[in-house]
Amino acid sequence: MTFAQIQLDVPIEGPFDYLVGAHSVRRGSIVVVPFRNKKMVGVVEQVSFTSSVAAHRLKTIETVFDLEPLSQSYFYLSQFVANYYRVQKGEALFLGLPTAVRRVNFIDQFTEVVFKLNKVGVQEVGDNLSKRARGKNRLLDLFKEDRWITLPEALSAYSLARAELANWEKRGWIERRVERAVPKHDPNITNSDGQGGHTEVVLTKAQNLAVESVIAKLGVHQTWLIHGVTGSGKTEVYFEIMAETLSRKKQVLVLVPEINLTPQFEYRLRSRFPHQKVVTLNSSMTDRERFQNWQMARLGVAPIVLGTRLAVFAALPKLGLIVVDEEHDLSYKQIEGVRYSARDLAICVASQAKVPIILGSATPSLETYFNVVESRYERLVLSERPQGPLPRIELIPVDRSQNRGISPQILQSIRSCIANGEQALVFMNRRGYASALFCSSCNWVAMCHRCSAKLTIHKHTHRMHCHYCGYQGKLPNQCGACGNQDLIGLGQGTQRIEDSLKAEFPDVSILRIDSDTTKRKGAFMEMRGVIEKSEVDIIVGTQMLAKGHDFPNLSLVVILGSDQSLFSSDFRATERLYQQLLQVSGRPGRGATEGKVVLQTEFPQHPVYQSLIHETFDDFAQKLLTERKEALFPPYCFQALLRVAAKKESSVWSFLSLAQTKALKIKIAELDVYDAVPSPIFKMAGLYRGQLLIQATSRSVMRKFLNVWVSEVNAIKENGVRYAFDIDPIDV
DNA sequence: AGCACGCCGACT
DNA sequence: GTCGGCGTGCTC
Repeated sequence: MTFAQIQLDVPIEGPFDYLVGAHSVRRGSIVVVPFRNKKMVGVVEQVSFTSSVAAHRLKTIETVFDLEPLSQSYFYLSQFVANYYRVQKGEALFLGLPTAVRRVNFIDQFTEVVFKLNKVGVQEVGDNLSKRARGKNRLLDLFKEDRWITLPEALSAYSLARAELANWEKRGWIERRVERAVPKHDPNITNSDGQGGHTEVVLTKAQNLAVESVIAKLGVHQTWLIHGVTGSGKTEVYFEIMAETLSRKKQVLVLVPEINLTPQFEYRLRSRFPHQKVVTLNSSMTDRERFQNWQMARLGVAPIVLGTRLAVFAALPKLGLIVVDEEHDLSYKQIEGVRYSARDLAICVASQAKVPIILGSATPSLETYFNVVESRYERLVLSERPQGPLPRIELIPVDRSQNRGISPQILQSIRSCIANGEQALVFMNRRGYASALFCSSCNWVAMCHRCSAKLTIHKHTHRMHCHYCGYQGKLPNQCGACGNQDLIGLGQGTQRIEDSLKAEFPDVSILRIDSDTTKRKGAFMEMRGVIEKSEVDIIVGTQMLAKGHDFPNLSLVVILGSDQSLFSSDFRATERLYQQLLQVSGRPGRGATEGKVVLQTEFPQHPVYQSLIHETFDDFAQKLLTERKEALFPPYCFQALLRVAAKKESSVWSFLSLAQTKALKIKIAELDVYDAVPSPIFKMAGLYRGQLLIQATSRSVMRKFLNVWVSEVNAIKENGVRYAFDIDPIDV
């Protein structure tokens, strides 16, 4: 008797034993099994000849997917995720699988219509074809092979096959059938879908040094930080190292943070490597596309795999190099479900595969910077900027009463920028029109009913939006408390900035780019094109524009509303603000024009702004590290957060207080258990949320603690409570 | 997690 | 009488 130990995507401890039956399975096979009263997809973890479960309780595997089994390195990564992020092994195993594979009806997703001539057809088609109709005759020849022909096959024989087949079908000469088959990948595929050839670029001395350093150690694991100021040509360095890796017949995994940046990076990659298959993995593609690309990545068919954080799970069999671009970017951290950091997992993958990993950034995260200081990572600095020095940020002081809009001095700068035929970019890190609707007589503020958050005013559509739960409602014309009709929109949003700029510059074309205007698929790409073609003069946008985009005609960047980050309770707020401002300051003056960056602030003396102007990144990072060391914050400690949510507020607190009591009983030195506190947005989408922070001086202390605590928390019985552990949280 | 089972309150 | 609330327990 053969048994299979199978992991399922459930948050309870697996594996579950099944009878193999007449199937042929091995470790890594993906199967469908009955579980409780429904069917589920499972991953075979082990095949054995004994089972500890009583025979009468065992069920039998229903189907086995026609798929190559998951690799050993995929199992390794899943095990790491389960251990480190404290989730069940089954959940971790399914985390990296494309949705197509997680469906019980897997095979039904791969249907193909196939055609065959019937007996009548075999005679009739030939008789009815003129010899001069070459295409149709090629099609007929194909059908004489007496097998089922797919539409793509028919089309490659004759480009108008679609119409001709319809014609044959109408006359009753042909049969059609729907065939189900998982697409197979030829391991020898060579695909040249690149556009244009690679134009030689001359590297700077620093670039060359970086390339040579990494290439010299291509066969060993090492984490490199390529710390290059914006515009110093980090990408060229990646490309040279990739070229060498590819020439050794190894695969390269490239991670990028934002979906918006993927197409741009993909284009550059394809142009640089026109004869290498570049495969992308991101969440915006269709299930089928993602499945096929995942297959090409994990079967070693695609030499280059480019993707967002989920691509880290692709388990490339011939991995030779990993590149994590913009490693400081927060979108590498998954903030729902299993809260993993793709950057950290990428390092885990690289170390397991014994290959180098390159983290690239102009503004490295403090964690990475610290690892450089501690000599765990090696830093390669690119400080030269071919197009001249980075523009200095100019502070424009305003007092509180003036800080309602854009200062006259900045308006003047915009005016002269446009007069020169150049573009201006205005950053405002808040979308909508105003951040709150306020009653001037009773101080009432419009709040979301489901969240403890103010509603944002979207004046153009006459609506109020909750940016946390997505609630939308009509804009009231009177106060919800006292009936007063004098309601004021407080605070600035991108829409309001757009409006005041329109009033100030009536004849100028203004484009607003935020998640409201780019919701439609492809909208962002179109807008980027419009900017590149200089069809707009002023661009108003949120931070989504700050990253990696090169606009050649952009000469002025205006930063508004950054002051609100200065007094955040989040200890990482200043690090982020500094990073964002430095990223933004790299935007203008990328083409021929010289760049200028102005920042409107009520607090020009604030240390963050002063550092930005008078110090280097290293000065700032060192200073931050000192502060963090004194306060014992990351990277000088390791954090774990227990996040709890429930409909009943009291459930949140009783769960957390039990969890805290249990934590305090675990006597482990060098570990701090904090008090339960409400989450920054206490109520969200109708759920009350609270959290409990644990801090440890080392990873091993944290690991020992969690080994005990997690199972104790899992044993807490409190109805209606959802909870999750967030290891290395980025928002505490 | 889901989902069935089961035990008490307000309706045709 | 029964529809449905959510507490409890189980999944190979």
